[in-house]
Amino acid sequence: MVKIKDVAERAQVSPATVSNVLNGRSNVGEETRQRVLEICKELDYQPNLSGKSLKTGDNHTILFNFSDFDREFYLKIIQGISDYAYSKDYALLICTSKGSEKYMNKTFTSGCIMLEGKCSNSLLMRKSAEKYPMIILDRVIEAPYLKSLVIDNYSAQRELMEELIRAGYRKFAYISGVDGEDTQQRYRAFRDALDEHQIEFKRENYFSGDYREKSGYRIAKLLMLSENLPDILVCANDNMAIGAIKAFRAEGIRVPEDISVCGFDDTEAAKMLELTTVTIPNYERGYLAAQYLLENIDGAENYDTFRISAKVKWRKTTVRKAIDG
Amino acid sequence: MVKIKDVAERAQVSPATVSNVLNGRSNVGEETRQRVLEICKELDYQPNLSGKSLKTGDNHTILFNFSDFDREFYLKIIQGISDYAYSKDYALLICTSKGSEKYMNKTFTSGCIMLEGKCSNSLLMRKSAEKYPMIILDRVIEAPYLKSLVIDNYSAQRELMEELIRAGYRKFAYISGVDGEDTQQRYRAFRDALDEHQIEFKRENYFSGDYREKSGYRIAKLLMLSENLPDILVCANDNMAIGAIKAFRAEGIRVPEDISVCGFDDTEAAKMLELTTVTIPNYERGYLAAQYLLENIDGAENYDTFRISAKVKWRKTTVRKAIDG
DNA sequence: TTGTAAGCGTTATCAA
DNA sequence: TTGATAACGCTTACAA
Repeated sequence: MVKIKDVAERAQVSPATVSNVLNGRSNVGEETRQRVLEICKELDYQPNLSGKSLKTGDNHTILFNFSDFDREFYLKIIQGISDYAYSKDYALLICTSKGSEKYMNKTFTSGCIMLEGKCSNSLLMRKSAEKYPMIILDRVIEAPYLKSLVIDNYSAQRELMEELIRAGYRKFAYISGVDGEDTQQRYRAFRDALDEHQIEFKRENYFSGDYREKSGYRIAKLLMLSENLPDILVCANDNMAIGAIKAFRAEGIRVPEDISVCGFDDTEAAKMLELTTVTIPNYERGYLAAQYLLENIDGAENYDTFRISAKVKWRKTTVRKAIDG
Repeated sequence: MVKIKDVAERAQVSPATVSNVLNGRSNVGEETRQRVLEICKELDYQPNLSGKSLKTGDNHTILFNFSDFDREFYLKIIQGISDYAYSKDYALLICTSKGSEKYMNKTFTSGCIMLEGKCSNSLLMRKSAEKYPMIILDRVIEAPYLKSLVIDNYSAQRELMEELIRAGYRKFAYISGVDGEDTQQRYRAFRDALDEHQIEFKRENYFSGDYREKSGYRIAKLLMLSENLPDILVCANDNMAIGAIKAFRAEGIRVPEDISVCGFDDTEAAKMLELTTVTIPNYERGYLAAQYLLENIDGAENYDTFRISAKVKWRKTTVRKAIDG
């Protein structure tokens, strides 16, 4: 490995001068600068980053922590993080729940983006006490050195509801997911919209699923037992919506002609099935997370929760109905 | 940040002893060992990895290089790599084409797994000359410090063909993809199977696509112009197969009743559509790649190309036909 | 404008 | 079984 001393000798200057050139400092003559730069290229000199970071205490690396490899959209988040990080010359370290605590350490990474439900709040609080900068996705925590980035579930679900009501839907059914902030917000938006438009919602049309396709399938089967179907089945995520659609179609019930269905997430499968849903800007939230993290690493001290808006994606499992009289 | 000296002082030993304890060396008394370990926990001591790696020249980090964030299966590969790497206490650094050269550097990473078509062979050869260990996915290169891991396209496609022929198919059409090793192997397997079973293949039933859904759609439209449809359309990947299915169904041609379709890759969309295809063990190849890489970092010197087998996934876009007479 | 030298936190060598 | 010391490659005062 060629080191700074080698470059210095070849260029007949001191290591300090080479360092100054490479770090763009102005205290070095133009001629020397050029010569040093040339030698660096010639020898293909790559600074040893351990030496550098040992000296400066700055590792120029951030951590992304996640573990659910079944969610395809994580790749989009990674892309967003990666793009921003590399644009600022930061490296990106990726780890799963196991590695998390070890690498959430200033000697190793300057900060982290956490998308890992399994990571306990208490660990986060401890790291916050160590002044380790973090961006937490999909979870609201108020603490110094820690900024939350969450999807604005309420507004998105509400917007979808308004569109549905405008399109003429009046008889709603709802499948909720496992309890959590997201789930509650989506359901609240659903109910608020109905209440405000004075649309009746029968308790028997509320179902509780687990965000998995199977639960949607199962619930749709239940729903079909009732005498008159609702106009539309609103699902708290795409997987359940897709399960429901499969169940309907298996029984010869057409979507959207006989019953409409909508979801939340905009997965690949949702695109495939032309499902009306809410789309979350994953690339963008990764990018934003990285940006806020680096800003806080640089001392911005911005710890306010940030809400990202999601957009309604109207597709073919819902229709604009002719409204009678 | 608490450092080794702090621990040493508190435990009333020298830094060297603490280091020996932490690195599991045997030259330290049991009593001291216990005391040191306790203090470490008490102070939550985390070794500074820059200092460590500067001294040892060993960074315990590997690099994964890729860029096509649209391929969902990359996440599975990452998971495989991640699981193996962390089991061996290695960190995983992820970067896209831009960052690649910078981090493919022994001072920063001990080796890399390359899944990035854009990375030039010449860069790889240069790194190979620097004795930087690499695992190259989906590309065969023979060079020291460099091991290729490729899917055995030929065998998998061949196996699929044998099953199709056994199921009674006789009139085949084929959509190929953009030229490359993979593409050639898949087509050769297709032809060899037909030849060996003395099944005629008309040149007019060969089509050339670009691996995108649209090209499959377009080609299926063309195919429908001919007087008698083939039994089955074999596609070099899933995207084109899905495009073709959409085209057929748009024209009221039923799959698989009127024509069968199969693909290659086993994407999420393929699962969704119940497409018969070839499934690639992505988690496993990520895991294997990491394993081979770490072994070579440890000096195994295993640079032979490794072929991973893929499996046929028989689903609902093909059928076992009754074979007449 | 350039060079000298100290020091970042760790480990390895060697002596005690 | 333990400790003193040098060294890893780099940056940064400060001196020249």
